[in-house]
Amino acid sequence: MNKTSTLATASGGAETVDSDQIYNRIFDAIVDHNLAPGTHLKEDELCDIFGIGRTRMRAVLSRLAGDHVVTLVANRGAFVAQPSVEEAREVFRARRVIECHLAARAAETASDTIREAMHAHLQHENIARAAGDVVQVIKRCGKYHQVLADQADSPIMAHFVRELIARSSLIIAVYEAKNPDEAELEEHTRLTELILEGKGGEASTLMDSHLRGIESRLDFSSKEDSKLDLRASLLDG
Amino acid sequence: MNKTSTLATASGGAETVDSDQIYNRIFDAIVDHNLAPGTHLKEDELCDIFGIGRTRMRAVLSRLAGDHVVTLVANRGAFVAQPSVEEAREVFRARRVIECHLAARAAETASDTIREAMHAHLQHENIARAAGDVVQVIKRCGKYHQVLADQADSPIMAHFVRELIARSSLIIAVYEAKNPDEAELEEHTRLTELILEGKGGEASTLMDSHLRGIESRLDFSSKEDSKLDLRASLLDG
DNA sequence: TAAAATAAAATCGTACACAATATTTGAACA
DNA sequence: TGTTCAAATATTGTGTACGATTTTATTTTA
Repeated sequence: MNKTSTLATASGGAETVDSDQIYNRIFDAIVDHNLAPGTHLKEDELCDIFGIGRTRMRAVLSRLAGDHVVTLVANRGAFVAQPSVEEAREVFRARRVIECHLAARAAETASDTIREAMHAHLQHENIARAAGDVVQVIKRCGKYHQVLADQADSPIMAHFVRELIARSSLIIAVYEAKNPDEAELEEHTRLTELILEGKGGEASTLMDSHLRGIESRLDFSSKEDSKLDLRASLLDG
Repeated sequence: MNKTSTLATASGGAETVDSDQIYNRIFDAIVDHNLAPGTHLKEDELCDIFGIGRTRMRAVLSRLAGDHVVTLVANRGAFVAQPSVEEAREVFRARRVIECHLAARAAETASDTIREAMHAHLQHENIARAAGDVVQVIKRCGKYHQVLADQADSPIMAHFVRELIARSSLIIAVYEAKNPDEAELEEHTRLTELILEGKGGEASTLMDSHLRGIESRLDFSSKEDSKLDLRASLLDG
């Protein structure tokens, strides 16, 4: 029963709540853009939602802060991170270094396991696309990079990539100017082919340009602060 | 006064104790081999030593666990990590990818700032060597990699490297078979030259072989477990 | 004596109380 | 109306208490 606690729920039964689950819920909510950058994550509020004490919620928030998806401000609490422009560039630089290597490495291996995992994911992407669910398509495109990283048999670097992808998601939430076009989404298919054909060098090159493409869609022309965003939002609404 | 608390000390005055300082103390103690892998870090004991409550000490230990230098075991507490063989290979693989890139990048920049930082550190290494302080020499050689990473103007990757170096230190504590020879220590000097001469490719290559050299000094021929180490220690003593 | 069962001590997991700090409210005043 | 200050409220920071679990010590039993 470690990391869990029991409590009575509305459904009447006793239920165990796992800290890891709560961590993942919040992490996913941030990555999936269900929690906007800058959102104040109040401890009491979250405790009510998940039915745990402040001690454990605090541990979860610290862990999220360690992932750099949450920022802890002294005496003010936890906020969904708002990456700076410098941080954004750095994140993509790191992604290029690590993910290009992992793409090449995956190509060197090119096992059946990889083939299966990649095809399964691409199918997943295509289902969402066929259904015309734009939000799901974008979510799953983000996940492609994680699936690829997980297949490169380098858990430590895959873990780094996980954090970098999450931070990228925040960067996109803050700075994205335009949606990806059809061609960019096709790159995942092409990249998968190269990897499965064992063409490591080409896969690495494509990964590099793919990541640069994502970065180039961002608009860093600072609108000063989120204050202007607020004004824009209010005028539009 | 955030993250700090006041308490009366033996010296009579009130003193502020910073959580970050405590974190760094323990981190450094582990990296410097003052705390052996597997050591049980008991909360109460540490609380007494540093004069803080269990809540804050727990947060520090969680942070160290996030760095993978400490392992948290449910209901048993925190232990200095004992990297597995697979983890060891993974750590060095990741180091090669990231540090080779950073070496090349530092060479591309090759600014005066870099020149100064690197020379200052090498001098530091040499002072220890001249004094015949073997322990200090090895510590400072470990630090060379951090100094280099910090000069490559990529804070995120430098942060990754910091964790990887710390884990390497634990790996060395567990698996090192023989001390580095003079030639290996000289590689830092050579690497510095290549970087300052702007020879990124060569610097990257040397970094790769340098890291492979360190890894090759390790002995992974598993002596089953630390039980045998214990027996050996007791028979020797 | 050795193994098993039991009791005692040590240690961790979590909630909570209270202190410290930040934010909001609202009254007083120009 | 707008500004300043103070009280009230909200929120985070940290120590501590108590229950749960593990480890160690002791006793029992074959």
